[in-house]
Parts: sequence; structure tokens; C-alpha cells
Amino acid sequence: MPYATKQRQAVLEALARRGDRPASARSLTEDLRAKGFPVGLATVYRQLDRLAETGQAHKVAAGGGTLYQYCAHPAAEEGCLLLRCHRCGRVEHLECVRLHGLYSHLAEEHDFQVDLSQTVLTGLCGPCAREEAGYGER
Amino acid sequence: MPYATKQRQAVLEALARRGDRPASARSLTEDLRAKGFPVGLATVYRQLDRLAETGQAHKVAAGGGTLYQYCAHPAAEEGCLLLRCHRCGRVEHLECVRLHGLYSHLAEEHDFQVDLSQTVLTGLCGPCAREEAGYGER
DNA sequence: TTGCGTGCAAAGGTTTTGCATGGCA
DNA sequence: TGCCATGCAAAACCTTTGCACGCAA
Repeated sequence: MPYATKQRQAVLEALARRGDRPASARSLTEDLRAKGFPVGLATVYRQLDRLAETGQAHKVAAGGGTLYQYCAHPAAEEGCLLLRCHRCGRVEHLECVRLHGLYSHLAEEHDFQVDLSQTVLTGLCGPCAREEAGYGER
Repeated sequence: MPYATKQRQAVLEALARRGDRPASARSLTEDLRAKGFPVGLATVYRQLDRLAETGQAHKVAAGGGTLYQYCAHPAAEEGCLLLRCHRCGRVEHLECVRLHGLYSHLAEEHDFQVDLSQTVLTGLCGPCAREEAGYGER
């Protein structure tokens, strides 16, 4: 059973403060130190992994490192699909009945059970898509 | 314009030999060395990245490292969705009209443009799902 | 001949681990 | 009093980069 340490609480709060912007273990450590709460990097890694296991955070592999995204879903029984914008880095949670159709389609027609806790769709969020269009192709 | 070197050819063949099982740069390097073709690790990384750019391979971030999956799609103009089984590690390519509905749904209703070249759905493939069921819960 | 490709080793990151110490229960 | 958690530093990995040399065009 996990102990309720100050560090554990602090890491969760720091992550929650990021809202929909995922954070690396390093940046969270720096955040906490800047707030006058010195914490060891290894501790942050350990707590983040535990948060990921309990569903309070999503662990997403990004190029060159792992990012952690706060997940506020109360029960998390439903599972949620993540949409990550590769331009601004934001991660949206998506819960949409429409998706259930996709999962059952994949299960029935393609013999594959999607595991939502490990899945991230990557692409462009609306605002970024419009900005890119505005500045023309590059 | 890329040169047609022996290493380039060898890396592509080694990757193709893996079929639907993705490989790390290191394991491909070892494969090639075992076949009597000594190649530098850096070269393998460079070639794999190039193959990913040209669509002959998919680059997927897995926990603790990057894996590369051979992609035999002739034109690759359509883009393909990858289904990765987190139990056996296999990666299937999926092309299904049903998915286009999903993309447009996400675009129209959720203001998000999925980038197929960077997306991987993770879950359990049929055979693995049945094996897990067979051995009971764990 | 030209200049991209290769190999090696070093550098740069991220994440994990060992161990003594500290703090929750 | 037990044990889990923490901090620090070292270790373990993965990936990229600099540079001299080799090889395809």
C-alpha cells in the first residue's frame, strides 16, 4: 500500500497544474524546485510511474523521451482516448460514443482489442491546423 | 539523392525479414553482424530514419526505445493505421474504409486531424487475447 | 572527381538502480 | 517498530554527432 508522502502529493499537484499539457519528469522536478520544494528526480520518476499505473496519469512516449499527462477522469472505468497535437504538444481527452463503434468494429472485423490506456492518436489540433494554414505551407 | 549502398540494401532486407515484428536499431545491427555483414550502429540508425521518411518503414515509439516496422505498401499514398499487440509485439497494417469515417468524424466533430503516419493503436491481437483467456486471469 | 555514406568513438539525453537514510503507519 | 519512500550518484541505455576515410555516381 502506497504511503501518503509529501512528494507524492506534490508530484500529483504539479502534474495537475499542467492541465492538458503533458510534462516530462525533468520539467516537473524543476517546477517543484522552483516552488521551493526540492525533490529528487528519481522520486519523480517513481511517483509518475505509479500514477500511471493507478490511472491518474497517462504515460505517452514522445520522441526522445516520455511525457506524462494528468488524467482527471473520476472512475477511469470507461477509459479515454488521447488526442495529441504534435505541433503544440497538447493532449486532449476524448470520450465519444462514436468511438465505441470503432472498437467493436476492430474487435469483430479485425480481431483486435484496442487497449485505450495505451493508445494515443497523434495529429493536428484545430487551432494549430488553422495557424499552419494561415502561414502557408512550409 | 540517396546512394544505393550495400548497407542501405542490407538494412532494408533485414527489416523486411522481420515481417510484422518490429525491430530496434540494435537488434537489426546484430542480425546483420550475425549474417557476416558487419555494419555500424550509427549507419543503421541513419538508414532506418531514411526508410521511415520514405514510407518504407514505420517508426514507432515503444517503451524504452524506438522500433521500426517494415511497410510493404506499394504507394503508401493512402497511409495506413498500425495495430500493435503489446503482448506479442506484432504490428499489423490496417486499411479499412470504415476508418475514413472515424477520421472525418474526428475532424468535423472534434476539430482534430489525425496524422496516420504517427499513429499506432495498441492492444491485444486475436491470438494473444485467446491465449490470455485460455490461461485464465492473472 | 565529387560529395554522400560509413564507422568509430565521444557526447548528450533519459531512465533505472543500489544503498544508506528518513518518514509514514 | 516495520517498511516503504527518498536522495544522491552511478550505471545502463538509447540516440545523435564530429570527423576522417571509403565508395557510388
